[in-house]
Amino acid sequence: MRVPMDTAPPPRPGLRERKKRRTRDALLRAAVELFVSQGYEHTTVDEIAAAVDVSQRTFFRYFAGKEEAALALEELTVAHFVEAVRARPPHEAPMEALRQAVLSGWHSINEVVESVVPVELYLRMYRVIESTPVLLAAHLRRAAESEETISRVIAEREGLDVDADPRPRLAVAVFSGVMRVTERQWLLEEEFSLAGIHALTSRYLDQVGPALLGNWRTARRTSGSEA
Amino acid sequence: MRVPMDTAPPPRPGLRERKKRRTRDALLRAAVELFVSQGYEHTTVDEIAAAVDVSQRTFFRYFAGKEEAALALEELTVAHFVEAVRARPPHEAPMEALRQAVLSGWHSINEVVESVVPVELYLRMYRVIESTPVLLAAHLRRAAESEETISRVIAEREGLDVDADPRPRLAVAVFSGVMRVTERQWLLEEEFSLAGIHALTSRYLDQVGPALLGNWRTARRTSGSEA
DNA sequence: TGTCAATTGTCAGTCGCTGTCACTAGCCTC
DNA sequence: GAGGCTAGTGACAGCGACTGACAATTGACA
Repeated sequence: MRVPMDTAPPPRPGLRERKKRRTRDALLRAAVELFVSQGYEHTTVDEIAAAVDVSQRTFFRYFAGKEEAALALEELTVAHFVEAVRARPPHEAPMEALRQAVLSGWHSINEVVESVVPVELYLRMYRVIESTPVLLAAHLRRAAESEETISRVIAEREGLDVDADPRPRLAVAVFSGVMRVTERQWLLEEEFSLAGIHALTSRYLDQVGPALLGNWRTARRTSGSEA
Repeated sequence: MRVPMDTAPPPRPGLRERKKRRTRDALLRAAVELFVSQGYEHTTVDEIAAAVDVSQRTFFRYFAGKEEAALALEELTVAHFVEAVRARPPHEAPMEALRQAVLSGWHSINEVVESVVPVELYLRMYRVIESTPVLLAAHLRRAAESEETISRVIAEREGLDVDADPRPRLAVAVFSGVMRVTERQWLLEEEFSLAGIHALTSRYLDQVGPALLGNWRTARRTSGSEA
């Protein structure tokens, strides 16, 4: 409202703002480093605060809880992915748009994350999340929330009312289910890389059709290992 | 080992056992009643313990945490459902077996639950879970765990290795995704009943196919409301 | 430079949860 | 059926996550 006719580039944020951002980044980085190195449960909020040399109270002013600090990186990823869905050309069918969005999302994930912590750390954090019950739970809940967001995006693309037509939510639920299986399998790999998730994603999505069909036996050729 | 050749019917459990069971049931019932009436967050463990007139310490000897007490009923349901899947005739295709299992599972849910708390309370508790972030998170994590269990059951039915063939996990993930959407929609209904979930389940499962297909527009007839 | 408001530290307190220890009460054997 | 064994419990102390309140500090802006 201050500068009506201007696409005003962000001026300088002011010292206060910069300081705040630095504190938050430092807290987040310290938290993730501690979580990755000694585990989530064995890291106290006091430790994190001490590592950045602020009071425990300050930590809670930046993060709603320990949990939020642990999932902050992932939140970036999710937002990035939702944007990717929005960016898909309108002519793509829903499932195809979702598929392309994840694939392109993983490509550009580097830039999103690297500004806060090294990607290396980001990937390690994923394992901490998967192996820590409370974090996994919180992770799944957030995933459920983004499913709702994405459902609305899809519905809008198709010109439908999410509450009248179940297909947007169903499609997204199915897609998310597959992505979770993919993600989980990916984390099991020894040296898991961004290239790995890419390949797995495509492969698993291609298997959804066969998985839904009736007769699995006849569809198999050698019944040997294929993973 | 005491009675080698006997399918020995459970003798009497002994006074100690009976007392234990009564304490647990009382705690569970009190917990659920309090959660439903005043909310999960606003109920302290001390309150629950006081309602049954035991020490707080005793509560934690029966339940790993407040959360476990809140989800204990649901655990019954899940176990019941897993059994229902196991009980399906082997000739049914995976998705069909899952579908029939839920439907038949809902039919017999009454007996499973009623022995602990009135079904009425059980249904209300579902809403508490859905509307309480930490509970919803824990709920989803448990759901993820049972997905793994069910995947193994399905794989076994089909004579496959879960780790070699992704289809069991994919099919279950897809199915679970649909069930979650169903469950969520069901809880939104004003007067939600067991009959309601039954109808919704069938309807949504039938919509999975259409939801996965490419062109949603052409498949629609009037684009009017259909929910 | 002085006022205003945002940020922070300190302190006290609640709640979930755990370890410890002594005590009571079923249970089992002789 | 008396005595010992052990499971179940209560009482207490303590930790860690989190919150509210208030005072002290510090950037912002006139």
